[in-house]
Amino acid sequence: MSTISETEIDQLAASQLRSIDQRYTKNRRQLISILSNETKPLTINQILEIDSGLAQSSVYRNLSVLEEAGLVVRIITNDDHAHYELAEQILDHHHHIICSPCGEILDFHLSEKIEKALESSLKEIADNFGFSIDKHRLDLLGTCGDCTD
Amino acid sequence: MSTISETEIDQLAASQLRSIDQRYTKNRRQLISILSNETKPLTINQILEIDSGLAQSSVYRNLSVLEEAGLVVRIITNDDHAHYELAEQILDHHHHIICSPCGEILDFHLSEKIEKALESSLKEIADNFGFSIDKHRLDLLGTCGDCTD
DNA sequence: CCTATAATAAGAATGGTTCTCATTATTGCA
DNA sequence: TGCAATAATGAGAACCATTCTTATTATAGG
Repeated sequence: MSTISETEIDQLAASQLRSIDQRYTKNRRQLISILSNETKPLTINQILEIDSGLAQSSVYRNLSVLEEAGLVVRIITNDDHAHYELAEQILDHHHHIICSPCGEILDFHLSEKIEKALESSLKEIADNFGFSIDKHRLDLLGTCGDCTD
Repeated sequence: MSTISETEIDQLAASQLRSIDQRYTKNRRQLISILSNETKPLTINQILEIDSGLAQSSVYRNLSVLEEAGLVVRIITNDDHAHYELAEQILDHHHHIICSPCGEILDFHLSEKIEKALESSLKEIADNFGFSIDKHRLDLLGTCGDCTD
């Protein structure tokens, strides 16, 4: 569930895929569509449950193409399965709250004030280390209500 | 490289292993010692390079026992290999700056002011989600000086 | 010292992910 | 519109970090 329309996402996808010499095929459209209709990152298995017509190997390959195009992000936690969601240019910058027992991941936003303070602080730190920053990620690890019961 | 002495780490390790009915064996002492002498998280392979006398399967098993005891933390990034370092009760709370090209991980500290502001903000967010927080983690992803050249 | 129990280590097994390659679809061009 | 040329697909094999199995070795307590 994103702030920009499905049509705009499609245009963005077509354009960014084209720029890395990739086509915006039926399978890739379907992946973008599935991720667009979710509010949380999905595993490969969850994607295959939603559309059992997709081939597992193609889902892996296409998600990785979409990631190269900057349209999708792969999220690694301590869970065995990677999760995928639309990139931040589509979803807005956000962070993840992760339930360690069940592996569920939800999105959350930091207040603008804290986010800005954090970013300028991180910029300074990266400079001290001689790093060029690509991005930062902030995860909250714990136990969700369902797993506590 | 930690703020508390090797002796104190040993005592802590012995005590926390005992509390989960595990022994503080020679192999486990060696792992704690290797990690104590590092300023950055190590992969299993790096540990085996430092002490080639260790058996790979034992290193995996023992690091996982040490993790259960709360003495060691396993760090997962997008890299293929997990990294291990001493837990925060030994090293102090800190975060990681990760070089995506080479996989290297370095530790950094946030200013106390930002850290506190962040923590109280995260506490509030977790409450709203009905989560109980275990911890948070903040990673800075980018490219180190060596990989830029 | 014995005995019971835990730790070790070599190699087998597991499983998420990536790769291979024959088939199918798409694009650009005549 | 048809025809290459090239890219995408999908089924299954391969990969490889990690975990498991099991026979052997070490340890702790009586």
